[in-house]
Amino acid sequence: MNALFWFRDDLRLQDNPGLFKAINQADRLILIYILDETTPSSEQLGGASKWWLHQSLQKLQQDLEQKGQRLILKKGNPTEILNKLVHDQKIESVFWNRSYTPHSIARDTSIKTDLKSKNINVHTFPGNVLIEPFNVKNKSEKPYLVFTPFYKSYLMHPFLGEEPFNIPPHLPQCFDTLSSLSLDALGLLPQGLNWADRFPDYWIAGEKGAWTRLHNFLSEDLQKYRLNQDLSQKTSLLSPYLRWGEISVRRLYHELTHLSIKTPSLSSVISAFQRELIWRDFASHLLYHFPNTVTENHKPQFNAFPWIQHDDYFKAWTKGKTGYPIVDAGMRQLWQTGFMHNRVRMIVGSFLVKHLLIDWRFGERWFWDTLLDADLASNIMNWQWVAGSGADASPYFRIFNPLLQAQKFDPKVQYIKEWVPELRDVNDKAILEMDHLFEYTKGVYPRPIVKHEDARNRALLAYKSCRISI
DNA sequence: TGTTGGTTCTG
DNA sequence: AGAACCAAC
Repeated sequence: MNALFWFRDDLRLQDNPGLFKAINQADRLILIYILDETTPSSEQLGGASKWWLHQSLQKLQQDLEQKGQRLILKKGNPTEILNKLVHDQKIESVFWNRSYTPHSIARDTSIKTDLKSKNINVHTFPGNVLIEPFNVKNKSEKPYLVFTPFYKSYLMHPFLGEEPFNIPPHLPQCFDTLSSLSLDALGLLPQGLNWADRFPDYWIAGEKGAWTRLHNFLSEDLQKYRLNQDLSQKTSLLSPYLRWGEISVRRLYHELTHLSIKTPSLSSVISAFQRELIWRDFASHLLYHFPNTVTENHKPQFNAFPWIQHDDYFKAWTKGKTGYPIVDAGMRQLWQTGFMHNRVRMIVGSFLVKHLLIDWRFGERWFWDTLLDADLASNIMNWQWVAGSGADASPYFRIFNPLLQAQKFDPKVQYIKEWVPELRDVNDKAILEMDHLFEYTKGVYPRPIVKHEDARNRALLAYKSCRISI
C-alpha cells in the first residue's frame, strides 16, 4: 500500500502517532513537509520560527536518511501539492497529526473532505497536545474559561495517562524518484541580517537536541528549578522543541511522572512544571473555542480601551532601551537568544501594555517574530492575560512595579548584568533602585522613558475610563 | 503569578 | 521604626 505522512508541528520520529500508523500500514511511504504559502498573516511564521524550522528540518532529514528514508520538501498550496502527489504516485492513504489553529483547522478540514471524495483514506491523530481541545468540557458542556477548574479536570482525565510509544525499527521504503526542494530553497533563513548568527551558540534544534536538553533538565536543572524564583536559575528551555514537536508533550509529561515516582523529593517541583504543560494545552483549548481572539479582545469591553500609538516608545521597548533595567534585560535576551525567561515575559508585557499603554497586539506581534518558541495559542493567551483582556486574565489594575520585580527575582542583579553590559560596573543597589543610571554610565544607559508612578496612575485612569470591572 | 497606602501590632 | 496585615486599585 502506498501512503503519505505529512509532517507539520511534529518534527520527530518517536511517539508520533500519525507516523507510527503510517509506517505500520504502508509498503511504500512518502514523508513530506510543506511550507504553507496560503497562511494568513496572523499565522505566518515569524523570523525566529523560520530559523528554528530550518534547523529542525535539517535534523529531521539527517535522522530519516540514517533510516534509509528521505524527507520531501515542498512549498506552496498544500491542497494542490497533496492532490498532485496523491494522484501521480497512486497514494491510497494519507496520515497527519492534528493541529488546532484557525487556519490549520480550516485547511485540514477542506483537504480531508477533498481527498475523501476521491476515495483516498485520510487518518488523523492527536500528536501535539496532552488532550485535544474538543475532549475537555465543563459540567455544562462548555469550554473552560478559567485555568484552575480546567487543570483539575485534566488531572482526573483518563487520556492524561496514555502511554507514549516508539517508532518501529524499520521504515517502509521511499519513492526514490520524487523531486524535493532543497532546504535552502524554502528561504527560511533571515536575509541580510546577522540577527540569528548567535542562535547556534544557544540552541541545537531537532529531536536529538530535544532529548539532550530533556536529560540535562531532568538530571541537573530540575533539582534547582523553582518556578519563577530567581531569574538567573535555569529554566527547562524545552519550549521551542515542544512548539515544533521535536519531543512530544505526552512523552515529556510521562518522563516527569516517572522521575517523580522514582524521586519523591522532586514531586512537588515536577507537579509545578507539569502544570505549566497543562497551561500550554489550556492555550490551545482557548484558541480552538475562541478563534477570533487571535486579533480580537476576548473581553469586548476592551474594544473601547484608549491605547496610545507611540512608535518611539515601542521602538525603545523592542530594543531594550526603556531605562528600566529588568525590562531592557529581558528584551535584549529575546533579541540575542530568541528566548526570554517566563517571569520576565510578564514584566516586559505588563510594561508595554500598562506603563506605555501600547496595544497588546503590538507586543504579541513582536514576540511572534522574535521568539524561537513562538506558539500562536500560547502567545495570544499570555498577551491577553497580561493586558487583562483575556478569558482568565490578570485584573487590569494589577500593575507590575519593575523595580520591585527586579528586587524580588533578580536580587543579585546577575540576570540584568548578563544582558545589559553597560550596567556591569554599576553597583547593585544603584541598579535595583534605578538611581541616576544615566549619569553613572555617562549617558550610555538611557533615562527611564516614563516615570513609574505617573505611568501607573495613567494606566489606572485608562482602566477607569472604560469601566472595566475586575 | 501585584502594588500601594493605610492601620495595627510589636519591641 | 518596622513588620504584619488588609482593602482598594
